[in-house]
Amino acid sequence: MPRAGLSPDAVVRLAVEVVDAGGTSGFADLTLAKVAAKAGVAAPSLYKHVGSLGDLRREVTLIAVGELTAAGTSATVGRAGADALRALATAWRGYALDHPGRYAATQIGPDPDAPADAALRDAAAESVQVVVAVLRGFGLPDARLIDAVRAVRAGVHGFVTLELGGGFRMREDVDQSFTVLLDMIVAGVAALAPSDTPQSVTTTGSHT
Amino acid sequence: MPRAGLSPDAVVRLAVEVVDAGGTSGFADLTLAKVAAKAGVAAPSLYKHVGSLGDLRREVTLIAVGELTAAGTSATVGRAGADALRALATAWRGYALDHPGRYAATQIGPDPDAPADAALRDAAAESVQVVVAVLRGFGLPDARLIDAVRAVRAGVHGFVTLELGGGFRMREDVDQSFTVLLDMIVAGVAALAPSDTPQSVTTTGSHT
DNA sequence: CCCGTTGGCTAATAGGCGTAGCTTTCTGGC
DNA sequence: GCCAGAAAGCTACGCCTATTAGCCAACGGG
Repeated sequence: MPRAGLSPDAVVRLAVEVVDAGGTSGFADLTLAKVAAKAGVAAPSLYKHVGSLGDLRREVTLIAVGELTAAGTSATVGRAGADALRALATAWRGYALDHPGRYAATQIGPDPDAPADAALRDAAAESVQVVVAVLRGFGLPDARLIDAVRAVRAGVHGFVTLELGGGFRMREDVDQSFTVLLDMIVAGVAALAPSDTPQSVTTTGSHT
Repeated sequence: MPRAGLSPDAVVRLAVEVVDAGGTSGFADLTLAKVAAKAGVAAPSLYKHVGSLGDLRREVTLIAVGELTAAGTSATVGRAGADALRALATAWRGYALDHPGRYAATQIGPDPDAPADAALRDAAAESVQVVVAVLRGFGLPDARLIDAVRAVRAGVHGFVTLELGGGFRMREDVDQSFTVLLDMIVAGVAALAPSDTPQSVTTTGSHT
């Protein structure tokens, strides 16, 4: 009969812990029963703090997207051009590898119409804006900017998704492959600039 | 009391129909109850033909991966170099857009240890071999080939995943963005070749 | 024609989400 | 200090999954 002292935020925090404990499939396996068990509470009690399992998932996604955005921004402060792009992508991948469950939560696309997803849409847009900001430093024409943003997102997200899903054998070479991918992306984005004036577009040359 | 005339294959076929009917989340929402309803049969009856829901999912994944491989191979017959690479990626994306549920099934990474996933592992490896075969035409050193394969897979898979998940606003420009991505990939792969002798590496020039 | 295999069935268990309604605890106003 | 009422637990329930057990009818080979 003593109170557990829960709150909406506390429940979400516990949900994040459950997600983290579940590895790559932690988000898919998130369940009210698990959160309740971790809180030391009966499952229906959670409804005093959370609207539904769907709401809870949304909250977790919101946190994850926010963290991903923060990781990207903090990695790119004081950098520009290819340097910033590399740092952004590396931070992105680092977050995914460090928090596979949360990163999986990130992949939930918000419903464009649902009002409940408004905050999620904003968070997602904000996250994309980090990429936009970095790519602005390349001096692309507007029509190319959106293509470049999509290419960067596709490349990094695809790589991380495949890596987390076990799509790559030979674990030891994955860092190297990511570097190559980054070189490709940097060169490709630079090539989209009109006169191709690459004052800050350098290559790592780390592979021979 | 009449028999429904089911068989393991028939059940899997129905499962694929259920997946197709569910759009992007068709695979995630695949349920024995739905398959049973479509078969006009009580849910437990399915166990006479299928080991479990997990087995059924595996079968669906196997079919989807096989179809993806087939789409890639048939799109690249008679082509080589950049031409083949573009055709492969386009076929890949086309399959995903035409069958979003099945493509989602594809994203399930087989357990490297589970014996039940052996066929899946083989199918996945075979699918990667298509990319390998196409990239061989670029004359890359062995050490670069694996990086190139990963970059191609990452770019295309990432793009398709984001597109299907609604990650791109402004639907009308998506084709254009994909073309730009392909240009980036083709150029990036070609740049990995040692002496950079790009006799077959051409650019579409479709964007200005 | 009959018997065994096979493919259906119903019943039942276990576990998930979510609702209803009760009870207890905390808190704020007097 | 007390006492209402709100807030936070609880149990019981309904409905949906998957899955197992055991029954019975239909089909096919001797």
